[in-house]
Amino acid sequence: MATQPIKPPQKLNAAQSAFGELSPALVRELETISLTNHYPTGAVLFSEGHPPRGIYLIQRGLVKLSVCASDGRTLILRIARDGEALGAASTVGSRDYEATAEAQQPCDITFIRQSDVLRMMRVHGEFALWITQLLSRDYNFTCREIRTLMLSGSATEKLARLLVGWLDERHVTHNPDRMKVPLTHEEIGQMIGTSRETVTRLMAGFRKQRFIETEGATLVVSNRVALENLITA
Amino acid sequence: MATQPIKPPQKLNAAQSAFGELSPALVRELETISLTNHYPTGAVLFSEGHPPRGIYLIQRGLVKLSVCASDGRTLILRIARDGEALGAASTVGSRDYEATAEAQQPCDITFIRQSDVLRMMRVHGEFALWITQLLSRDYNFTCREIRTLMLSGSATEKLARLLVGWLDERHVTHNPDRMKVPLTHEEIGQMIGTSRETVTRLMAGFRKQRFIETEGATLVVSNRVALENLITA
DNA sequence: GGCGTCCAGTGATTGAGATCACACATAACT
DNA sequence: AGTTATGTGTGATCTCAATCACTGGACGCC
Repeated sequence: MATQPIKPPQKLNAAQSAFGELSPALVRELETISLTNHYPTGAVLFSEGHPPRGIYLIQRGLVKLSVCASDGRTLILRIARDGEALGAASTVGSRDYEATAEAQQPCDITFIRQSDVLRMMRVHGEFALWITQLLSRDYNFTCREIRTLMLSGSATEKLARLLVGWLDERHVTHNPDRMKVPLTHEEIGQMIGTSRETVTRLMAGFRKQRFIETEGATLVVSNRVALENLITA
Repeated sequence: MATQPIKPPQKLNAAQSAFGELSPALVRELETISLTNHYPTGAVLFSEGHPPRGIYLIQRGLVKLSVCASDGRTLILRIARDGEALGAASTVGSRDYEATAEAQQPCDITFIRQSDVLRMMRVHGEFALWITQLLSRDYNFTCREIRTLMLSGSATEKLARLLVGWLDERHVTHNPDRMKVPLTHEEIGQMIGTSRETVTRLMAGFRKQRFIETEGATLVVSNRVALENLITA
């Protein structure tokens, strides 16, 4: 909402961060073909198996990327955050979206149509390189994900990995060992490929061993080292 | 081998297929900075965790992509074939290689140094787009892989998926249901995340149920439909 | 030939985690 | 208040696949 009418520069900054350190001329051109929108929690940007419409750049908020099994079970690939590009692989390769993207929080997202993406890439090597670097980040995250998921023997290890990973990401906040976890046990289970009950049990175990504490929706990791020792066991 | 001395166009074709449908001028420039080599079975192109040197384009042969757990266990991400680019994500994003690439057969591989890749991408949008499309293929394959691995409940289902997937790829050959499987049970286990013994037992089970037959190193799928019914169970 | 090494096959045992079946806590709506 | 959802906490049971511990076959090599 425009509750601060004296701040158009703010908006400009946001737009600039959308396109990183690209040259000003290119940024201006991109602004004419891109469209920034607000999405409420739960809004679906695109769905698994649908033909690609374009690329989505997250300006603000968290977006859940998931795939569905035929039996209804769900696997959450990862939670993407601001600065990431979604749907790049499908858009560039003209392949159906491989995952479903759903706003996990209220989000600001910039959209660029497929035809524009391809045209701009062909014309501006700089833009093409930029897109490719975003895609490469995405790719690397996904590979990490697989390693974490597949190469951890026990569910305990997977959960420990997930929690420690979260700490590393969010250490931006004030206290390094506190974090808000906006996910249900069900969703955590979908991230590490276990059942909801197992997550509950593991969390209870961690709490009993004084590795973590919960204060409402806030998770406090009181013994990070112990969690790290569970990894690679 | 040059057993057919009257066919230099053949060699030219090979070089062209290396760079797809790129414009002739661009292909010529790429040829001056690329280096095509032969690798024997078992040769390692690059290793997980090493800094990126450049991009590898498979001209001929199969390359195994795998990641290693700290405890020594191995997960085979996939077997890449001709026409695929390896190390693109790491090269473009300047991130360590996420996997180890090893020749599964004698291979012909074209290499382009990282600095050249980045320079060419910046200058030629066409080249950048081409690289990105290769990366996008890679990305999509990898996503499929995760789905297959994680969203299949039983090991039986995963193996069935793998076998059917192989049939779809290799239907290029004469008989649609026959294929040479150049992998040991151990390796198959590493592909679907199960132990060697389980693979042996499952194969035995399939054979007992007359879903498949083995003639030496050749696998004959005698009842493809039955295998497909195991999927999504 | 004999000898190592790699690979496939099979049984017996075991355990981690899925699944089912609940009770209980919030929060949210009206 | 009450009344649905939606999420959490736990016990009892059962199943699939890992693991251990072998045997036997195939190939190469000295």
